[in-house]
Amino acid sequence: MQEIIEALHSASWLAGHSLPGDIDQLLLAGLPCRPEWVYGVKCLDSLLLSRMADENRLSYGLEDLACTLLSASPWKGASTALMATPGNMASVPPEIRKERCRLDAWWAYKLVEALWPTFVASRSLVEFTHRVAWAIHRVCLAGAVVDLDEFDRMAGNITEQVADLLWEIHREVTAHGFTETFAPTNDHHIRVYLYDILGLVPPKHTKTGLAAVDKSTLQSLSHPVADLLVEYSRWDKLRSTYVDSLRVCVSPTGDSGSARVGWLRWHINPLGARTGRRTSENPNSQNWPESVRRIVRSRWPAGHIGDFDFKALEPVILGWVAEDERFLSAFTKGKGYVDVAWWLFKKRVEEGTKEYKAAKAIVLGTNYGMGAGTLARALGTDVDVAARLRRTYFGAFPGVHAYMAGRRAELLNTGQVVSRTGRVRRLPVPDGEETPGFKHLENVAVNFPIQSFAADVTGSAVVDVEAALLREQNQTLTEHHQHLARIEKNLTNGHPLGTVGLMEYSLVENEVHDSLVLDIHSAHPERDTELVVETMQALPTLRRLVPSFTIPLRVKVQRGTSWGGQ
DNA sequence: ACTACACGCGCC
DNA sequence: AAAGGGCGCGTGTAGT
Repeated sequence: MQEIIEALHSASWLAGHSLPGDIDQLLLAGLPCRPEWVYGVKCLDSLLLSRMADENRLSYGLEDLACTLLSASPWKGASTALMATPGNMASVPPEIRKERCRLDAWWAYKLVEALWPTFVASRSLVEFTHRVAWAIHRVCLAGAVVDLDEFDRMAGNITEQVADLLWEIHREVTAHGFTETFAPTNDHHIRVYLYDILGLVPPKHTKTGLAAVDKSTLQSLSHPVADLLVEYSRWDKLRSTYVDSLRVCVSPTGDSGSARVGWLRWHINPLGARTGRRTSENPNSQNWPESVRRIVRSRWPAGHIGDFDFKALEPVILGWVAEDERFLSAFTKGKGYVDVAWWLFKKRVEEGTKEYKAAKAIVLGTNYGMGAGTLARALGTDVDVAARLRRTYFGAFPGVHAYMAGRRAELLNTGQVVSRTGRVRRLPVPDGEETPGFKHLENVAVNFPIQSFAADVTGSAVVDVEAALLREQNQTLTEHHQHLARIEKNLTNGHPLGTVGLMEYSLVENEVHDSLVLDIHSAHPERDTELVVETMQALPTLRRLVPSFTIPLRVKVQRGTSWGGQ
């Protein structure tokens, strides 16, 4: 029991992941769905099923806990026995499925009720987290429509690059006596060719004593084939990830207007990251290059995709949290990195110049705990130049420096850090500075409150923008959710886009850390764009949760016929 | 055959 | 001694 309580406590920063599938089932079945059930399911799932705090990866099932702590009788056995394959509910009769969902929700709620005081620091934070998780779930249901012609163009470009490079590599290696079919991704082939056949001297070796063929080694060889191999691996990674793997995620759903389209459902874990950021998988849409983003088009023939970015979100938050007035106003009122560059070099610089890039590298780098050595490499300067720049930076922005020292002290004194919304990241340091990996923990301690609060800013934006758009349409959240669940079900079952009864208003269709992606209906593109920007700046939910957060935010809009396009 | 890990690399 | 925060995922290698 004590162990469980400790695990719950360790995970208190999460407090809000979800089991939305159960709730969708209840909604689709038209069953009454009491908010506290939702609430209970979400709390418990966060605590039991998602990633636990760093040091405590315990995994207890909901049923185990309910039976152990509340003397519940096991209820999952009957439905589990009817599953054709583990975890697949398809073969379980609907009535049994519904009853299981109902009991999941009920016991989750009872557990939360019983355990509440032991692990929840702030009820309002948990409620906020739930609202974000639910809005994110609706983003998953919304998914995205893919322009299949654009997909083919993107795939064709990448495939062509890979084929060209492969041809060049084969020409080179066969000319120099490599007899097998050379596979550029096979480390052994690379070793044989470069070190045995060509007789190049391996600059270093791997842990197991083999000649190194990693990227930095290949680059240091300054050999044309080594360069080709580096280039090949870059394009081949793009091909395997964004052509082959992505293709199987897209389900074709017939035409939309004149376009061949497909359908992508997102799978977003509302608290997948230790910081409170969301994560995305199958596919991971958070790491798409611009060329891949272009495949996303509106679900309405004349609609637009809007990308709404918070400008310099993490620096703004750093300035606010660190109470560094000069740093803060550089990013809220001034010209951001241009202003920072002025304080570093006493010189007005243009965006894109060497000094501008240096300022940006220093701001981002120090926030991530970058040392002088790495900074020097990033800037292409000597270590002592980089070290001097760091000192100048800390001298110009004393609040930032004090903030970093403060997180180090907090880490040493409490073994955790806390964000301004009250999220906790436990970072035990039993041996103080001597704890193995302390430098890393220190970097985490500095970064967590910033990245975590940024995730709450964007989370609030998702919730608030959704609410604002629905208010404009006189839609309730429940109607909207039911509608989305129905559409998603039909699209998943392969019905054409034109037959699933799309809603006729703009909606949030993705979130990437500091930006929202909206599918903008053609009825009111300007009105909706303005509404989204205003709402992202107003951020009513987060500002109510954290009244001291009065800092203005800037939003950059890019709207076009595709994601990231014009 | 399977899992675990390290690596590289896409994004913020 | 030096160390870049947070992810997902494809690949190859090492170990079982």
